[in-house]
Amino acid sequence: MANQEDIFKKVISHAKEYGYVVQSSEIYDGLSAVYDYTQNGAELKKNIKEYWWKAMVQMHENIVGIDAAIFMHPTTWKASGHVDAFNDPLIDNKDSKKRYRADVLVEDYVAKIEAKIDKEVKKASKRFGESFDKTQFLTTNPRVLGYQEKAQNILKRLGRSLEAEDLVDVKNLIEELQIVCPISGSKNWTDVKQFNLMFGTKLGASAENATDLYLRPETAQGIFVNFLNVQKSGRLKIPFGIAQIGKAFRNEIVARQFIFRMREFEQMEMQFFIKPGTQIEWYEKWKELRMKWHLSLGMGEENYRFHDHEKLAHYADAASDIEFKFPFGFKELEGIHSRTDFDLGSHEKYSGKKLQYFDPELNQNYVPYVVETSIGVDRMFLAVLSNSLKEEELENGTNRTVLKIPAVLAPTKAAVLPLVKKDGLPEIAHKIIDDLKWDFNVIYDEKDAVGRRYRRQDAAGTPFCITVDHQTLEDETVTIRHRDTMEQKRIAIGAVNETIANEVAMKHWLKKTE
RNA sequence: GCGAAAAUAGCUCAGUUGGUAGAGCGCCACCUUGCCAAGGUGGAGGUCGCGGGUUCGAAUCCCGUUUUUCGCUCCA
Repeated sequence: MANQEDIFKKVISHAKEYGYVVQSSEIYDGLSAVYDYTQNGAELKKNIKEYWWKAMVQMHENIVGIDAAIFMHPTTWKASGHVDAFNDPLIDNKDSKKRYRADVLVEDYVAKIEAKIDKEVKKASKRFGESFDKTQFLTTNPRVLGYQEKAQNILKRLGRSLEAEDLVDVKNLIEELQIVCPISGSKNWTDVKQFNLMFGTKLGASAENATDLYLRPETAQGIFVNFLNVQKSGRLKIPFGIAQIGKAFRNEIVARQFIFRMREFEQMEMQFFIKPGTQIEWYEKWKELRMKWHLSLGMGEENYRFHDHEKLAHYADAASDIEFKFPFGFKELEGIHSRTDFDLGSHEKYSGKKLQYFDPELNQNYVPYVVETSIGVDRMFLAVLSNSLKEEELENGTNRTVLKIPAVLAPTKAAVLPLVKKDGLPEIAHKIIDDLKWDFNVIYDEKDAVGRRYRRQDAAGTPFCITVDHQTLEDETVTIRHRDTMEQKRIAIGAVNETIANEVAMKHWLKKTE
């Protein structure tokens, strides 16, 4: 475990040293759980997004992409369930240091009362045998009636207090009921605190006319509210998908582990609209397709696994994560969720607008079901970066640090190096760059011995080094060196562009996803 | 949010009982070499995370604070 911790630390410092990721506002001591992508990181991130977009939008006739605003109408978040689900009243037990949802504690207490009722029913049923009338027992037995009344009163009061955001009363309720911590058994509670996981802001410059808004906590709703716009204008027929890449914001209580859990993050999502009843079929299909996409990058099959959810979110009837083996263990990288008609149905209710599809085959209208694939760009970035960083011991006993980023995603595709900075070699190198720069990010380097320059490019993740030497002057050939194998081949200058393209073009990688 | 550990140059770190900072690598210039790092000379770069306090004197001791990592917790 200590070893894994070390690896993670190395990834973080390598990311900083080689221009990938730094802490945001570092000169002001940084901002907790906010990071900036620097020159190489910005390129890698852009390439990841492009690789996803091409695989999802460009490769699928029936999937289109949109770019919705981060600001959305406040009612959106009532319809989506975020206003309720993202506002948790939390309470800590001071002895066990455990944190609980205050409403859940009370509900658990009520569940215990209900268990007592069940016990009474069982006892009575045993005693009376066949003549036992359960309904009558429940409505007449004084002990049971007492339990029922107590349970109802508690729930009523809890509901009222939560509605009125009277957190003091929630605490009072917990104290009056003498609820104890399941771990420590103590009643030593903190006050109930409200946590809102959504960032609030205001729309409108003048204070009195401003509207309260949230920064979106997920990008999916931008797709749902535009469902009809896109379907109609694109003349799309079910099944079809709408994809989107964009930022989302969550005020996490604990945001940690570098860029794994940030307060500002980016998602790549696709909502696939289908006929009700076909969701399991599509859910399985998308699980398979999305896994293929991951595996196409060649980062090791053993580093991925599915994790099926047993406890489902309020909108889902099936959910699974693709987990990746990060330096701190297997963690969620992507989610595939069968969201049913929850979202569209809920937006229908709140907006009063019909969000239905006329199916010509069935000759009827319905609210489509949805299967969602949702991947965190930043998590994907971390997966690529942490999986790529390798320390290798070479045959000659020296070590090299190499960032084996899949070539298709690498920020810089090639470095062009004159063997020496004289005899006209730099000029030839610059000419080669002038040709390559139209197609790839390439850089020039003439400082230090060429072996050292190779190592520098290895550490930065550049998959190819093109070296111009004295033979180039005679026959217009150069050497091309591969980052991962360190092997070199001599090729004609005219063949450089195509040689690199064969290895880095999205086309060649995306074929593996078919 | 609780608990633990940490913060000194771009990176990794050292800094002995408190006496106003060093190394390696990296970076820049020049010379030399030239196909898998670590040749020579010269140079830049740090008010030791930040703010207080104790002291003649604080990187070092005390308090607070910020940030990071780990555990718990939370997680659509």
